[in-house]
Amino acid sequence: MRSEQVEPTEQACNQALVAVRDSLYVIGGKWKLPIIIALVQANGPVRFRELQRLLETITPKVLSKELKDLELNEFITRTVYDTTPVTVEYQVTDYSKTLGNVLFELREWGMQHRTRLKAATRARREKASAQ
Amino acid sequence: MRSEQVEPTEQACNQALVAVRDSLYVIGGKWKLPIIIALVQANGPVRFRELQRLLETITPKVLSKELKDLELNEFITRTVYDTTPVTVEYQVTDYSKTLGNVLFELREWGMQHRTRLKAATRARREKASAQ
DNA sequence: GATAGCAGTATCCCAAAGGATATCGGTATC
DNA sequence: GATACCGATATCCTTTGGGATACTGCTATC
Repeated sequence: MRSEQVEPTEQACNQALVAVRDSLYVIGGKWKLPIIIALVQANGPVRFRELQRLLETITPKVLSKELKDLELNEFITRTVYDTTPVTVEYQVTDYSKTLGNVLFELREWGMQHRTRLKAATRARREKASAQ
Repeated sequence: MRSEQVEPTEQACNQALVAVRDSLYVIGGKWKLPIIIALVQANGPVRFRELQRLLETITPKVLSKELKDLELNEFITRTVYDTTPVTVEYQVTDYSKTLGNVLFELREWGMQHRTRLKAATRARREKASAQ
């Protein structure tokens, strides 16, 4: 199904472009994926400060903003416990696993591309020094 | 193969993250995909000014920079004809087609995500007005 | 009663991405 | 001989993403 090649209309292309951009937006930026990875690796709920420690160099302002975005996109849940002072726990959702295929393809293509470019620059260097 | 769930080491995660980021970088930004799409739809070589016209609102500085990036990543070729003044033609490469799967997944996920979020906000609205 | 931890927020600052506008040397057109 | 087109480049400007630092109200610990 995915390999069929129809002539794409401009309409369809624009719709596709919007969808692709949506995806790029929600996983883009410096911290979205590192946060998700940290939460996955924690394999359980993680509190705000602990998350900050796991990510080492993130500032609280940025962490706070990114967590809000991730929550809006339903990649994580935020649970507030009525202690004093409050305890807040973050956790990845099952929905975040739907990113699996996307991330798989991005990773595969990225690895392939890196080796390809490396080979290309090596070839250029050798050609240059052979002259 | 792609569905096997092994406990990911931090090492492997970091490598994967780098690869994913590589991919996001080469197709990210405001104009990379629109330029590729325009060249694909043109179905043949396109000159600089013509490309600028097709993209409507891109400035020559940005177009020039993006084309250089795309050429470095081997998504397009740049051919200079020795006329006076010079004629320059841009064309998509076969290699750019290797993005197919990545773009397919990004599009599918993006569409699905949009309808999901729409449903979620509708549900919230109805719940709010029912109170 | 000073100190440290919690979950953030507020303010200021910097660098990168991208846009606006002008310009280049050359030629074809009016 | 003025004008417009070609493929860009140069300069200046704004917006955005993100970092640095300080601070809040509250509590448990020394």
